[in-house]
Amino acid sequence: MSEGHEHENSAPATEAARRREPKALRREQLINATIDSLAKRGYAATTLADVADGAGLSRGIVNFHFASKENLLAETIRFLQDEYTANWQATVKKAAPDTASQLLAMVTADLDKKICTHRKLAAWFALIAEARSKPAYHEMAWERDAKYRSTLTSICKLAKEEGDYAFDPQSTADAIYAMQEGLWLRMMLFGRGYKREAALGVVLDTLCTIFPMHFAIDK
Amino acid sequence: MSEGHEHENSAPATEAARRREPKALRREQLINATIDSLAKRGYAATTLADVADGAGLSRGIVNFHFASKENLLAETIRFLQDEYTANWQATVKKAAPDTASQLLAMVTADLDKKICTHRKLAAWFALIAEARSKPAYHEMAWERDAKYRSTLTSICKLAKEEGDYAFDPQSTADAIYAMQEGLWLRMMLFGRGYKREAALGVVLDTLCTIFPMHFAIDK
DNA sequence: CGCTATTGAATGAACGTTCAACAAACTTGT
DNA sequence: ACAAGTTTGTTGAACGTTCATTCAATAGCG
Repeated sequence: MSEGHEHENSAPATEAARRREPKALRREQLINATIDSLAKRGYAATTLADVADGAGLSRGIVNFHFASKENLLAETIRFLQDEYTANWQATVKKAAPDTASQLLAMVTADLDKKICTHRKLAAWFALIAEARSKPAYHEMAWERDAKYRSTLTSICKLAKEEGDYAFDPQSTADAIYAMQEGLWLRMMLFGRGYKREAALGVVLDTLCTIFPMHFAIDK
Repeated sequence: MSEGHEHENSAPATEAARRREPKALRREQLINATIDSLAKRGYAATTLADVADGAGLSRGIVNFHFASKENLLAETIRFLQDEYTANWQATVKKAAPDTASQLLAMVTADLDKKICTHRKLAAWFALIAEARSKPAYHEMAWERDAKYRSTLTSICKLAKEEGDYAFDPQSTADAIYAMQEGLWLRMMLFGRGYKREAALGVVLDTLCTIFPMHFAIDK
């Protein structure tokens, strides 16, 4: 029964119990199997048979729950994007209200242990690289960025006033966000060679350089 | 004859003349058709029939010149990577030897008009996102990074001494490179919405912020 | 007449989707 | 409470399509 990469779902125990699980749970199970397959095999090599096998279910199951492969992938990208957005917004809300804490919350949220796994990064990049042509995915990726970036820009504007910095706040926000995406890309590509902690170090050092009045160098 | 997205190759004129073209040219022609298809349709939807049609040749042609689809894609990724590396190394060599000019050359080379087209970015990301699992591509991507990053780190070390900066040069180099990759990603995703010039502005502003002794703010 | 490049049809494998059959879980009638 | 009927979830085989690859036939070249 325990093959490969099972998840936090409590085991279904009996066949009867498994069947009673609600529809939403089964969908999430299939989405998780999809993420696994995307991460392990890539977009092109991800087949519905892989997904079904990964979830320990039979061949026709995906079309029953998602109607089509395309729809499954769309739901998967939405799942990842919702998780991402919920995470950084919660982290920012929890943080202290001063500018430095808010900024720190924004950048560390993106490198959170829950979000920033090799598995999810690989799946995310596989999807957006491929989905570029499809308008539906495109919109989702844009939306994901837009919210985060506008918040980041506001904080940079505030920091500029407080610290009397010379930088252009829009450029600075763009640069920080681009840096994060670049670090994700590195972690995705060189999973074993470039860890979350290293990326976090780079980000913190950079904050010290750009916002010296808000962050001190503590080594 | 003139369909879609032809390239800088001078037209072959007659059938006989076309046949006389050397093998290397035909290979490059097919690689260009591959880049076109990757950019337009993505990795998963790129078929050998697309490539052959794009080059205006017949179905079996790719297997004759490249033996297999996988090999064609490997050669395509190598083509892009060679072009990229040659470009920034030439740009750096041409630049003045002072630290500021060298740094400027490194970062502007990556945003060069020749390298930084929507077409090539889209193809590049499609390949590396998918190629993550395949060791051969992986090595190429790593090699591409390694050379650029070590050069960038050296320059950052020099700049630190000259400008008496507080930053960690390794982190700074990592941050700059990550930023560039992030900007590529944006340009790839939002082709029409995020142009080369915008990215260049962000990079220059950031250099002013990080290296105030080397770059002045000129607005 | 070899030799090399090219063509286009044939082949076979892989895959998404459909669907009839089945099983478990609910609902209803008595 | 329980049998009969209905709904819902699941299975696996079958189907049709798409695609990479192979190859015999062809055409230009020295």
